[in-house]
Amino acid sequence: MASSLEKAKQNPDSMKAKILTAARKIFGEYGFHGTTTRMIAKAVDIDISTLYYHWGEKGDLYEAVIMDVTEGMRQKLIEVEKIIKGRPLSERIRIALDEMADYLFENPEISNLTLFRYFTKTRHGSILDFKVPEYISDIAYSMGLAEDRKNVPTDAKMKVLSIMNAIHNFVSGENFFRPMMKMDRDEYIKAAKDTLKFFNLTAFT
Amino acid sequence: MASSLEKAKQNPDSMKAKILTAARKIFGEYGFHGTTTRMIAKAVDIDISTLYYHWGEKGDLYEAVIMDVTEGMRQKLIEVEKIIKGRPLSERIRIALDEMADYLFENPEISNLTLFRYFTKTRHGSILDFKVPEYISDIAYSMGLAEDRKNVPTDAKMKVLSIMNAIHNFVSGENFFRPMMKMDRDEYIKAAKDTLKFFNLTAFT
DNA sequence: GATTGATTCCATCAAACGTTTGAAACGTTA
DNA sequence: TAACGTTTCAAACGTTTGATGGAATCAATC
Repeated sequence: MASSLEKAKQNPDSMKAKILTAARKIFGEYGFHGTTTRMIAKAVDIDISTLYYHWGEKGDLYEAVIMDVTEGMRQKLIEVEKIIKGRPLSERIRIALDEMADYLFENPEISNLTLFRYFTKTRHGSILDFKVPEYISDIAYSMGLAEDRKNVPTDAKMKVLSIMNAIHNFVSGENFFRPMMKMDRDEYIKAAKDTLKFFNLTAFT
Repeated sequence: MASSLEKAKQNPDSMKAKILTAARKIFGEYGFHGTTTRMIAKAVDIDISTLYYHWGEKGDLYEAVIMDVTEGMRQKLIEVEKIIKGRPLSERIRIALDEMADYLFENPEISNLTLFRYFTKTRHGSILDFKVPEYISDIAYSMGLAEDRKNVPTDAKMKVLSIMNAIHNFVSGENFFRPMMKMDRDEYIKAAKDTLKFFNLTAFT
């Protein structure tokens, strides 16, 4: 399964990769039940059976999308950790928030899919409850909330969870919140970042 | 539509009210597309057509549920505002967070439906994007973030949005976060409240 | 006890759904 | 050029979905 995903991503022009990209976007917009296999096929401009040939059932494709998204987040977090290493705490927070917000605003499906996964139950009680974000502990450690990377206190995890969710909320809720604030996109992103910094900088420094 | 909802709620034993209650719970668990009219009918132990007789199409029932939930939130917020009136800010925040968290942990469908509405697109491009929470401004005013209830600065609205979403996240995400924290329900609720206070008390006092 | 209006269920519909089958078209190797 | 695995598609499968029409039931009124 994992190797199948990697193979697909090796060549982004391959049909399997194109389907994955489209599926990621559409699942991110409409959720699992809101997405039909035909919607994905249409986006890639292929027949449905082609989709099924490459990925098998809908649930498997969704699973692959989740893994793809999770992996992307993991990579981004490693990247951010490299940038902030050694800097003072307030600067670390500021940069990390900016970087993560930019990344997620550019890839809003990530936030959508993450939140969807948190909150949605699936009818078929299937196995979509895998892969709990293990990077929560890493972030806590990198923020200086724990001395041991392998042994992070729960209150620290709760704080990290809260921060991550706050970013996701602003990203995923853009279509809902922005009109109500009467802002354009750039204004909204800036306002979101400022709000995030307001809570986190005062809380941690 | 509104009067129809009120009538239904007047007598909680009426079929219309029973359907609404069940629908609220199930829509809250599975989302709009994840819920079938048959699931709701089965929960009330009635035939499908009885459901359609009382509420008409699925979208109308969903709309009624959203209005019901929104109205409940509005009432709770009025109640909370009465309790905290006149007290010092830090106490106001503490009480308001406790009250809202308790209310939402008791009625998690509210959080689920609220977040669902923020993030989900509907296939049929229908009209589920009504009723933006107007109480955001009221909360901001009640928190002392604005002098004029009718003219609340956007950064204050963003802060309120952030707080409300943070509560919703902990409530809706319980099934996902709690196992990963290895807490029982009461521990988790306490941890969630503490985390909320950690961010908000330091930020506003 | 017949009449009426509101309510409930049974049976059913067409459309949309996830999924599969079988056969073409393709480029590659023998 | 023949044989091969890979990729694509048209067509269809059985099921589930949202929704309806009509007959049966019930409660109140006359």
